[in-house]
Amino acid sequence: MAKPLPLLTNPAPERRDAARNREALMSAATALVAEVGVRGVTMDALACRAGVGKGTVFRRFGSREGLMAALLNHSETEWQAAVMGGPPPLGPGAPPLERLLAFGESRMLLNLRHAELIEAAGNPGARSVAAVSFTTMHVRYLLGQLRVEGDLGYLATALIAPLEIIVLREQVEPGSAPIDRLVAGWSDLTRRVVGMT
Amino acid sequence: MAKPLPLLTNPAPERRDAARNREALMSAATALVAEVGVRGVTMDALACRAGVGKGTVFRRFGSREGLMAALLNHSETEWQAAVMGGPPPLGPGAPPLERLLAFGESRMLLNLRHAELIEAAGNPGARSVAAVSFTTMHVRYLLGQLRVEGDLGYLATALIAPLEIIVLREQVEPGSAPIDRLVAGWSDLTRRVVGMT
DNA sequence: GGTCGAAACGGACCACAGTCCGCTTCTATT
DNA sequence: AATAGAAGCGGACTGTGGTCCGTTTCGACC
Repeated sequence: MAKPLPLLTNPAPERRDAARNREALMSAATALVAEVGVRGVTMDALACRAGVGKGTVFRRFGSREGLMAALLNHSETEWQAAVMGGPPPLGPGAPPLERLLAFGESRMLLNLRHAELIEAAGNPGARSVAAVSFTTMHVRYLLGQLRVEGDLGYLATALIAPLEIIVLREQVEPGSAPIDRLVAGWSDLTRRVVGMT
Repeated sequence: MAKPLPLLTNPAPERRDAARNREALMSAATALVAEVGVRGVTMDALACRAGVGKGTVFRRFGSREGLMAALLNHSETEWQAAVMGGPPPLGPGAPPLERLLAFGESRMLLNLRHAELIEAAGNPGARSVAAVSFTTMHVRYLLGQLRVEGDLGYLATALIAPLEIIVLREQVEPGSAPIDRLVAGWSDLTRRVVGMT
């Protein structure tokens, strides 16, 4: 009973050396990606660049995929902030259908921009939990605002699916650059699902 | 002019030893997958099991992903035959909407069944070219039969997207087994896109 | 049958992701 | 301030994907 209550001792205060290394690793990783591209980043090089041992890198990120997920997480968070609190039509304030269409275009461009990183981050890990559920929840919410009836969870997933890079790639690669066509196509799809104009 | 016409000497007769090794590799690979699972198959083990050198394995398949793609290709071909010439409603003979709905369910189950293999095969390589374009063409054709108007290529891709494993996984894993719900959801989605009951 | 060029073979070799475990550094307790 | 125990560290080590290149095998043409 001499210990302070568990609730007061926060889960993990994080030691000072650990914090220093974390920061060194993140900035080194960012720099490396900028220099040699996502594919060229090796865990050995990262450890060396950050001035830490390889074991430390794996302690932090668990795996190469975990590292990529951590890098993704940063810009993903910014984007989520823009959706939740940024200016309309992406952020709140615009009519739901406008917000939804803005969401689709924005997400599509974001995924195209981060294509390499997303693929290197793989399926499992921290990414899916955070990113996928957020986008699904948001679209589901907008569908509700639009008084759409049916399995909103499924419809939300179905609308987001064609925005994933794995799907976008096959459309972008061969036919040069019909991004306008993709935006228009998604808009049409969404209107059909929503049920009018 | 002494040579036989090029059209008669087919592009690549394939040497006998090469053919023998190809067969040995394919059956060894199938056996290994059955024994230790997709993840447990290593290229070294495969080479050893088939009684060839490692270089031969890579000559055949190019990479681990290529090997998985080759394994996938087999069942994929069977499935395509069922779609093109099997019994209705998946095969020809049923009304277009019924065929389309049967297609969705069948494709969904196929992707779930081959989940491990598909993921191990990765994005690039022979798989996308064959599988993706076939499914897209087929759906596009059915949409045309249904007199749907708009960018049929995009709509086809959008309908197929939620059937990909990368999307299915997030729906199947957490909520146990609502496969019926997925089938119903896709059916609803399709009816909305097509434009009527 | 003998010869020649090309295709195929195979195992030594390399690079990189990921593990292991002894050592160091921190924080809490007295 | 000293100490004990835990958290963190780091680099040697392992397993596997993938490459390289000298050797073998094939098939076509004399």
